[in-house]
Amino acid sequence: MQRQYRLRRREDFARLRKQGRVWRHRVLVVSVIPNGLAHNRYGFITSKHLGKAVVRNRMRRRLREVVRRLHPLLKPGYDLAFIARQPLVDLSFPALYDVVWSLLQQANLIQPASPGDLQS
RNA sequence: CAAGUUGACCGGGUGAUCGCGUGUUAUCGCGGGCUAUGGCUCCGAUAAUGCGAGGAAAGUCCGCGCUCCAGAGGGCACGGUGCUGGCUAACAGCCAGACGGGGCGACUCGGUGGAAUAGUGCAACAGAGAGGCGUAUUGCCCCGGUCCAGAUGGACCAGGGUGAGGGUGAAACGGUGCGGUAAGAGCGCACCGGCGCAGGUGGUGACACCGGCGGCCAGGCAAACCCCACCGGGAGCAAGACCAAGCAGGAACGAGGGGCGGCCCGUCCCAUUAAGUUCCGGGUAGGUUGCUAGAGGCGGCGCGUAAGUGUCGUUCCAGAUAGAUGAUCACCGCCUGCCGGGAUUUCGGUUCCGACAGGUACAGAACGCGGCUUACAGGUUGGCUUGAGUC
RNA sequence: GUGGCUGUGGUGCAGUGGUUAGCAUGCCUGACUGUGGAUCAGGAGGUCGAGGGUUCAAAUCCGUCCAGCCACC
Repeated sequence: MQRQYRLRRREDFARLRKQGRVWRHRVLVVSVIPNGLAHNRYGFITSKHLGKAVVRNRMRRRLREVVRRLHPLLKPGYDLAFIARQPLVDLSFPALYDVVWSLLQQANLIQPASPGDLQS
């Protein structure tokens, strides 16, 4: 995930938290807001009560990997924040992939002309 | 071979497909800044290439470097350390030793200054008595009286002596023997143990050993107050420096205010031409730097019992900032259990091969370093001790 | 990064060296009542966060570790 596609500023996160549209799942929450740019930007939030530093780092890396793979299939021009919840700690990588895919479908962020579902 | 003890070290590997951060070089950008129009610099992209978590990176329990507080001085308070000698930048660390406890032993554990020579305090319950020369319950002994028996004895009462026996307690003021006595007692003597005094020998020292003298009454708790010796100024990389952006001031009090933050002294700065304080209101939440070449790693040699240290050679080894150092898959390795087969056997086991199942830890740099402490699947290896057997 | 607080029956708290760790509430049993509540009587329930050390003796004193919470920049 290159630096230009990451959310890096405090005000961006504050804007997402105040005005973002939210889709929830048992293990993950996604907050979305248009950013007026030609590309998407992503942020990953793993709070301290999820576990120690090793656990938080691992979850953030796996989430980032899933989103990196889905990135070419998404509609551009949005900021997205992914907030991990406690059950995510024990989730396998394919299951995590399915969760992210279904959440982004709910949010209607998958490009209609996309080459297709990678799961198929 | 078994049991134990003590150090040193490692802590997954290979491949495939996608990725991330950073250094260097090159090229590019209707990109930004400066310009003497040669260029320089910043940012971004692409390519090549180098590097990219730990033994604890953890907990934050200590110590130091570094930075700022004008210079950083004295006293008190407060806090810390506490056997000796050494090492170190420093330490509550390490090394070597002393003393005391544990273990057959290798070895190991210890916050280990001061308790008659400063003083104060504490010790429940039990017990006669618990901290000063204090006590008399039972016991032992003596004297006197009464009664019984008449044998020199026994019972009771009053007085006195005693701290040896029993008993209480965590702790009761040395132990053994002889003398002594009405019974006893360091009351006296000998030896042993402890304490003190002065001395000798060895050791840098803690201390050890030796003989002498003294009187046997001075016990425990300072992780109780305290005393003694030594050490400590405060804050922390969100320290500090630079750049950019942005805003709006008003009211009241006011002769003092502030710098070292607990206090005082000393000293300096700013004020009385309005410094400062409080309240209301307004603005900012960005970037660069500090930032990694260091008490650095590895190896040789010299010195030292060692911790270490000197010198020579060699090497460059993470610098993120919503926070990189990875994700997925495959195969292998390692460990445990069970099953099958082979070898060996002192019939307890040991070992090799194969299959299946499960497991593969603790844990993520955030200025750096030295320690300590705690967590940790499993593995490699050196020394030493004790016991058994064989030659 | 720095400083501080708390941990004791199910719950909320006291106890800060000394006999068997208390109090309130809750819980159980019985009495009272037609029944319940209230009331009365009796009772159970504690590794004092964990593990070391000092002491004759530790919930209490001193280190280490664990968990939770707060404050400041």
